[in-house]
Amino acid sequence: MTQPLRDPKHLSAEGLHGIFPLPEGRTLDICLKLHTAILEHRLAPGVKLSEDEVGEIYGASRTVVRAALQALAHSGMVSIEKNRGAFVARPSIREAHEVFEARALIEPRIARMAATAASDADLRELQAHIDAEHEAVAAGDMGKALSLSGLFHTAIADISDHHVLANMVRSLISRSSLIIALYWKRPDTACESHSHHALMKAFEERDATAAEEIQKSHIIDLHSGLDLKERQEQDGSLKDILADT
Amino acid sequence: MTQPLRDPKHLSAEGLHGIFPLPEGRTLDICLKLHTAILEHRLAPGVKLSEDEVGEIYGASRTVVRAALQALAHSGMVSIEKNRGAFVARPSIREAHEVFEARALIEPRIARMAATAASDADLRELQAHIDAEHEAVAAGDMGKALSLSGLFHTAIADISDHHVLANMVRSLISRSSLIIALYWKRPDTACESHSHHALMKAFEERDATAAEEIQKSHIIDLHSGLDLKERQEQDGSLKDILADT
DNA sequence: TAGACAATAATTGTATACGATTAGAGATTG
DNA sequence: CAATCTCTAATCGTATACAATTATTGTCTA
Repeated sequence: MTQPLRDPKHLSAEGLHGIFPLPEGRTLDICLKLHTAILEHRLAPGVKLSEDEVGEIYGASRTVVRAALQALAHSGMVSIEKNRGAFVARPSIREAHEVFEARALIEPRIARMAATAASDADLRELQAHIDAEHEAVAAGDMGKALSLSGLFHTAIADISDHHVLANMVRSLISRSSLIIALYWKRPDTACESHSHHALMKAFEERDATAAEEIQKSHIIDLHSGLDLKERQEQDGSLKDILADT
Repeated sequence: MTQPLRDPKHLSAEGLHGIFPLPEGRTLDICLKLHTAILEHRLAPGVKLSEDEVGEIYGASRTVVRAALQALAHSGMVSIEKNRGAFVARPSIREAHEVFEARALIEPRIARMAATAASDADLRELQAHIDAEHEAVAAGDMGKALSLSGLFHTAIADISDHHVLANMVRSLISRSSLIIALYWKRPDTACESHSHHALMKAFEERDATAAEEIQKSHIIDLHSGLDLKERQEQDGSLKDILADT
């Protein structure tokens, strides 16, 4: 057997390392748990993250929870308001544009480098990623599928072996997850992984230029798949939810 | 009178805001103080930042100092080692390359946007920056001059009004300061601000393409001004310093 | 009944105390 | 004399307690 579908390393803590420059410990654990929960859309933007509550859930004191929340704030996934507490971030429409513009600038370059640097093992890893994503879709776990779709991009960043740019990409991908939760046009359609397959092909052929081009249009596609019209601050209040009952 | 040489806003906390997603308070103060101290090369790479010590200096408890150090760690200026403490970061040669590669990718784009977006007031601000830098050089305060030279780049990032990319640039500039402290070839020569003047000219003419080009070669120049040969980990030990005494 | 005000409850900001880990000096031994 | 070991002092990791701020509920009045 060829170790098919083994969990891509990016599901484990390993794949997230680098975003949080923290010594290993409980603080990092909590960061990672909250991070994946947000990536899988189990924590919606705007949700309050009370220190006591989080601490009780994970069996840690407020000290360590606070450090975790501040770390998440630095990567843009949590916003902390003075004397009010921490909330899952709600990226503005403007920030959404900026995030995808930044991705369109950085990720094609990353893809180019990755195409050159990718080993056969790396390619297997990427393929495992795609397979795992399909599997999640088949199982109906859209949250996980979306999360894996994003993690595919960070996997490429890791392969490029450019730590500085890779960390930027990681942060951008995480925020993209929140942006998608807020502004994605068609919640039903799976993130079309057609581009991911095309990227795989370019990687297999070690075609750096193709990889760069495909990645660029892929990001632009994603950007245009968002509904970023100015509308009146749907503040997620009860008004919308209970309007017609 | 024409308010000449008024302090550019980037000397104040305002200019650094955005890098540290912290609610205003003592934690932010300490972040900013340490940050400017590092930018002005008054804190050398590798220096230990003891929690007690820093706390005593700024009259704060360890709780708040810890938060500040962790924030600085997130922006890459401080490295925290488990059970050992916090130190001013010592970027590796590899990281030095990566930082300047990232700058060469992002900053030209930023310069292009800034050239389009710059108001007359922005241009005056930039000019004030250059003047202040000259002044610092004349006064022999090389630390401040170098710091201002970096802040000139963040000022451009602010003008571009692209918050996401601007924050990335800020982080890269901060790390560049450490890299320059470690690897700059000619410690005597002032950071040749010729390119800065050329940039100013492009901005005044609102020539986006020129600004982009100038910025790109400026960054490449800076990169090549570093001595990044692999040498045996000058660990700053006493052996080198006291070898022939 | 609607609006303003006041008291209470809940949550965060900060300080401090205690346990755990590490670094370094000094003693011990081959 | 050199290397190793042990012990002590200093520093970090974490928990908890208290102070300050905020949000909410309940009450009063026009």
